[in-house]
Amino acid sequence: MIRVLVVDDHPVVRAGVVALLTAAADIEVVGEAVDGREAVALAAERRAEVVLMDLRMPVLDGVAATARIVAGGGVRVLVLTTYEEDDQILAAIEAGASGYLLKAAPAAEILAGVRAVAAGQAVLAPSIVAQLVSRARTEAVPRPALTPREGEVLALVAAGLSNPDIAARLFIGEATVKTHLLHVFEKLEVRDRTRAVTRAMELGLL
Amino acid sequence: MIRVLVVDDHPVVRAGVVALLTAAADIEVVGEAVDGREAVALAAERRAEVVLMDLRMPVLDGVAATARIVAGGGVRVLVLTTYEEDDQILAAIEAGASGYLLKAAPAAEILAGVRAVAAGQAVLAPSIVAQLVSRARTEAVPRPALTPREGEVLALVAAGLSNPDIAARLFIGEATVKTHLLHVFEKLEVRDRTRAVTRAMELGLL
DNA sequence: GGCGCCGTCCACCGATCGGTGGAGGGAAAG
DNA sequence: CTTTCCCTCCACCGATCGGTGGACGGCGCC
Repeated sequence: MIRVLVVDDHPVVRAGVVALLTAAADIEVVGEAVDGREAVALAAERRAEVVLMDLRMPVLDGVAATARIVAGGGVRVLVLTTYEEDDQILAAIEAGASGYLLKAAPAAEILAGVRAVAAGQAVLAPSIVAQLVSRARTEAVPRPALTPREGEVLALVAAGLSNPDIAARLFIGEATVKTHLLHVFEKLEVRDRTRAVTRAMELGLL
Repeated sequence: MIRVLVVDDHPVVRAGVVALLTAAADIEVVGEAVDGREAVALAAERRAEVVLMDLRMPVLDGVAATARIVAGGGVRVLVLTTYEEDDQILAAIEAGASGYLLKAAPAAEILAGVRAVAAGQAVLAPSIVAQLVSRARTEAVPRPALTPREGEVLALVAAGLSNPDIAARLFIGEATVKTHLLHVFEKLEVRDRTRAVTRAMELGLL
């Protein structure tokens, strides 16, 4: 049985979620909280495994409550929110939430989400992953095509290896390393290895 | 029934995964592929909903295959890999994979992962989410304190300027530039300008 | 006032790097 | 089968870089 704590300041929503969860054979609702402060207290008291957390709440909001609960350890938080665009979602993820679900999601999706989080996985809609990813890379549009070997050499350059080091690592001559590098410089339109690395990072090649 | 395509160049692994999946009542294995190219072809031909994809494969690796399959549309890719540290995981996510699982994961976790992905969710272990998040924010890291001047010099190095260039730009001697750089190397614990720049980027100093 | 840090500068060395201008072989594509 | 691309390798050059071991004045702090 997965021990779940439901946190939402809206009684109607809470009732709906609880009904949905108790219908599942492997899930048990061990408590309900109406705000963040109560959530923090109950999460520990009831030994919940998963906390289904609303974000917009009085007293202590979902992000803050998530941070405190996760800091406590052993409990995973799954955000249950109304709007996908809510910018608090990313904040909650950074605060340690294992994922988020939309209240509008089908029942099966919510149940699967709870099970996945209980199993240690993260539950994120592709759109949120996309936001994380897009923050991670600087837009990939016109990327010059490096050959596999060139990319390999460039990666080692980025790791701080010298040409002789790279030659040894790849079992090729230093001359060959330099040739690859010169080709990389051409394609990236740079004049030295350092700029090549920063350029490659800007382009999402590394 | 969730239509799944299993892709792995290792027959033993493939057999294990297939056995695991067919034991589930709601999952159907509609095909097996031994490399990326075959995977791309079969994903479309068998109308798979979820592709369980190994990363290290001959002919066409998992990342490239993922990109093509996702580009085709309608099919979700779930990476099934051996090592958590595999840096190709992030590449696969960026290529459009909906998540990843470890081959060492318990059966229930793998099944839950397939169901979650089929339901449109992403399946990522917290450690991977953490990597994405850490790429997304530049704050809250133990960063070595560079002096203003050192930071200035390092920024120009990152821009691809040579030491003489930097000296001219800052109206100081080349010797001074080198002194600053040596101090930067010390603080970042690196041995050359290139690694210093990548290090500084990792630490959010640039 | 002394101590420590910062920024500036110098001379000199060996190692590495960027760049030239080649060359050959293998694989894929036409 | 020819062309094209990729990977490999060589010799040689000047420029740049990493590193050493100093030096001096200024600033803030105890």
